[in-house]
Amino acid sequence: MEVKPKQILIADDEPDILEIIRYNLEKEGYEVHTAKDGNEAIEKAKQLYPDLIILDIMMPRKNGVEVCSILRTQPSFQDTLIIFLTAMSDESSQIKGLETGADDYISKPISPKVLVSRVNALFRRVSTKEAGKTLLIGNISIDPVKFLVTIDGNEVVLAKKEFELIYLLASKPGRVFLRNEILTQVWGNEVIVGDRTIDVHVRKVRQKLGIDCITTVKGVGYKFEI
Amino acid sequence: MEVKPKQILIADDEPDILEIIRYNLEKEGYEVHTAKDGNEAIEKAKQLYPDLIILDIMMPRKNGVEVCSILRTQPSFQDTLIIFLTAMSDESSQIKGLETGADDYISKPISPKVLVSRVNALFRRVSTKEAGKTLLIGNISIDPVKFLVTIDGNEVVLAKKEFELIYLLASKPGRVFLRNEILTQVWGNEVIVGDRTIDVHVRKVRQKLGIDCITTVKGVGYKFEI
DNA sequence: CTTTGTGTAAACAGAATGTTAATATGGAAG
DNA sequence: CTTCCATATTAACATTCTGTTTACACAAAG
Repeated sequence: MEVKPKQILIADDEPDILEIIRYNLEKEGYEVHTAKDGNEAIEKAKQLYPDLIILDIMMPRKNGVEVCSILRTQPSFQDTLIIFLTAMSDESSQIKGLETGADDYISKPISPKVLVSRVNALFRRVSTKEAGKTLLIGNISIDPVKFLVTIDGNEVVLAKKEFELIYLLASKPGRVFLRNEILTQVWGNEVIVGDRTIDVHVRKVRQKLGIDCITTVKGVGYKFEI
Repeated sequence: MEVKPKQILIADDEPDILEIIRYNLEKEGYEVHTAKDGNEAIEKAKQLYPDLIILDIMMPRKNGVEVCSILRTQPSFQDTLIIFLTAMSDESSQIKGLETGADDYISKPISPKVLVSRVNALFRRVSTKEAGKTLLIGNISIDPVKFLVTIDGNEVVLAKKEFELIYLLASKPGRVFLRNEILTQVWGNEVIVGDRTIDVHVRKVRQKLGIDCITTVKGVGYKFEI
């Protein structure tokens, strides 16, 4: 499994800041997307499902705090990392932001060094616990290192996409993944594939695993469940 | 689960003001509806169940304060946000308005900037607390992340509309939801469905849950109650 | 005992997904 | 460079499930 670059969405109304951040993060190997106001941020977030979203607090068409609370209401963004950019160094707005569910805070003016190290730190923080580790759910193990699924000790060989699919679903057992979400996470956001592609892969996985651990939620998506 | 844009109803007798406000709020991504007097405001409110209602104080056929108190008597509008627009900057009318149950005040002449930021602030205030979280009422849990209803630990699988219905009702246990209200919240205000559609869904939910937690209030609507 | 509103069952249409087979693609082996 | 093979994708068709309506039963209110 090649390491896919982490996707970062930045929202700020100042193009200069956007470009500074983009430059520094791309240099670090991240894939960067941008939005210039709150609504665009929400729109792109739903289209990209990025790993991290950096939100300026002061933005037209919904400020950062608003965007954050809106996104946090959706299951799909419950675990997405969010950083606020703020010119206000005052405590109160920071507290408010953290209440809304931000994971970190960066004050303007931005030092590229600080930015990059904070971003790296955040990813490190989560990646240590949830990184490409073997998932163990019941009698099933899903090992991304060996690229192997094991059921009661019996190894099952999956193709790449099949594996990525089951790995995604099993990373949060029980949680429903929207079809869109699956598409961007497994297929990437620039690829356009037909409607039935997901189904076919789900079918193959179900077939190969032999057990019924992928549940369909009609009109919504799929979830992993033993 | 797509984010539905917030619905805002504006009532003012001056078409220019109506259009200024509409323009600015639509630019922010809200969905705007208008009324040109008090009675129309009430009528549209009952038809749309908007998230926010902006009322001019001085209007023909019931002024803003009257509209507000009338709406506030109904359970359905107990939690609807209401903002008054007023030319009178005198304290007394503001006090009267807040007593009547307005959530905020904006004085004319209107600055689009102030308007927008106040509206945003109001939504931010409420959206932080009422997120898409798991509802726990007695021995029942309703989890939108897993798309699952659990009774005493037993999982019950509901179809999409059924789930949305129970989630709405259970979001405010005890409170009666009018049939119209349920229609607009679950089915949307542009969809037209027959009279028995709600009943049938209620029936299916009751059947699947096995317990009697949806109470009929004849001639009014339904409520969630253990 | 009529009227009004709700409960219920069954039937239906259409949406959403499942399934299969055929085709494309891309990499590895020769 | 070609062939081969596994995987990925599409297309076409089957199937299942949901949502809605219809028709009628029932209950309560007047």
